[in-house]
Amino acid sequence: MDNQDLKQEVTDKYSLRGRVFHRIREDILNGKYKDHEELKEVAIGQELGVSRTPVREAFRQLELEGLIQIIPNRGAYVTGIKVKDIEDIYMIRSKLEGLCARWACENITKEQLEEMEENIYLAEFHAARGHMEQMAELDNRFHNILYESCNSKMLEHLLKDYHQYVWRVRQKTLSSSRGAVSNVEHKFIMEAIRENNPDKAEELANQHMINAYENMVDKGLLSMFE
Amino acid sequence: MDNQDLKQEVTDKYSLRGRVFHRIREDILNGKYKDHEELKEVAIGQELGVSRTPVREAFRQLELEGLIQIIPNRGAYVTGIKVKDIEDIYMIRSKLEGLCARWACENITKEQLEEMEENIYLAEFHAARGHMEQMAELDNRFHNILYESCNSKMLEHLLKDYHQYVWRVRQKTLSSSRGAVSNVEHKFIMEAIRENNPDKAEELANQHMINAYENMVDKGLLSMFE
DNA sequence: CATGGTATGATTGTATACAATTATACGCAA
DNA sequence: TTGCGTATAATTGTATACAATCATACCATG
Repeated sequence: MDNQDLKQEVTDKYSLRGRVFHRIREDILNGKYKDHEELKEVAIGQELGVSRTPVREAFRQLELEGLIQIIPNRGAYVTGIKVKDIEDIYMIRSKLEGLCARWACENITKEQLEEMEENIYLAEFHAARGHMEQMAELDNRFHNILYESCNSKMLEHLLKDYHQYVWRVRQKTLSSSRGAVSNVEHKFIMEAIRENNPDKAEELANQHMINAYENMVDKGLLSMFE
Repeated sequence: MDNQDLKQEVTDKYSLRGRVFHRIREDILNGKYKDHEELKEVAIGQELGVSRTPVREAFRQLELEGLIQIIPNRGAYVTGIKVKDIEDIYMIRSKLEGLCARWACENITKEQLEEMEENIYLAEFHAARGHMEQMAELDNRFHNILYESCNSKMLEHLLKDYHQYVWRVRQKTLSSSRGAVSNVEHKFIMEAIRENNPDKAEELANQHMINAYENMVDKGLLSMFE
């Protein structure tokens, strides 16, 4: 995406308003702005071709999400993900993904179930061939379908936020050999949902997160966040 | 608080920046601005004695919290709490308060435990005398101690947000006869934490939320959010 | 009377100007 | 050299000006 032409893309996914916000957000999550780095309103505004006003508004939102810290009259500083935060998020997600899977049993649509099935089938293909990028994308999509199928805007919103938040870690995780294993777990979760077995679905989704976390710990993938 | 003198209170709890945000937030949660009401930047700015700029920044944050919806080039509209949202939040909180109580077993400090004890003791006093306002305040404080004692900024932040969000409902709930029962449940949770029994603490905190929710349903307290 | 187009006003979106605050650099004295 | 105080620059905080968009009312036309 071209920095200077942000204004032209009003018809795109996000309004210009949300644009600046999502752009800065991405840049933080993707590591362009490092931990503790100071974000200056004019500099970022120039880079995105807008004035300070929308940048400031974006900063306020980013602070609320915990991605930056704003010290009054001083500046905005990137709040890097800490190992402790990742651990916490995975444990929180474990509970919430479980709840989500439970609710999905009752509320998932035929279409969503079919898309899940297709997703898993495709992932088997890419896992066998070591296509890491596609695996990450498919994992992303699987969880988003799950979130959307629980029929709770509250939970969906929350889980999508956390999912985004640990994006950096997740990519690394799937780049390791867990992709195939993870996909098998997806399959079991889907089957439990299809059988309308909420206890089983919850337990499996629960464990899925714990497994993902323990895999990261075992492979030492968290060292880069210290 | 006087509307016109917001600027003078810079030394107070929140900076002026956060002030406007928290003030509008309160006004929504307390029902001053009703569901679907349109919030106009100039009007609110005048009421608070500030210009549109800080108001707009506050709007952005409020939207992220889900308290208002901003339609580009149109306006900001209050998003009232829906019964479904309350149900979802209580179920989500059930899981998370459980996790929080579990973590508290390991991480609570002597001081926090003592404050909990004092809180419960005091609540017995006020419950017996039907002091509803004090009960609400004590309940508020109990949960905040719990959140702070879990040693997870992530979980603490999340639970405090939800706690605030259902403030209106909670007040009504405690105004009914559940205050005393709720306090007994607090006592059991505290004791499980003191005994360092995470499974029991989690289960009790879990059930505490479910009981609170079912009480609301039984008493028909949710009808006012339809 | 219904319909559609246009003008007008209201409101939001963005940029900029000015004020307040903070960080930095420099000079001076101990 | 070190420490302190002041001047200066840089940055944020707020208000306002202007642009863009949307809602409304009015009028013309069928």
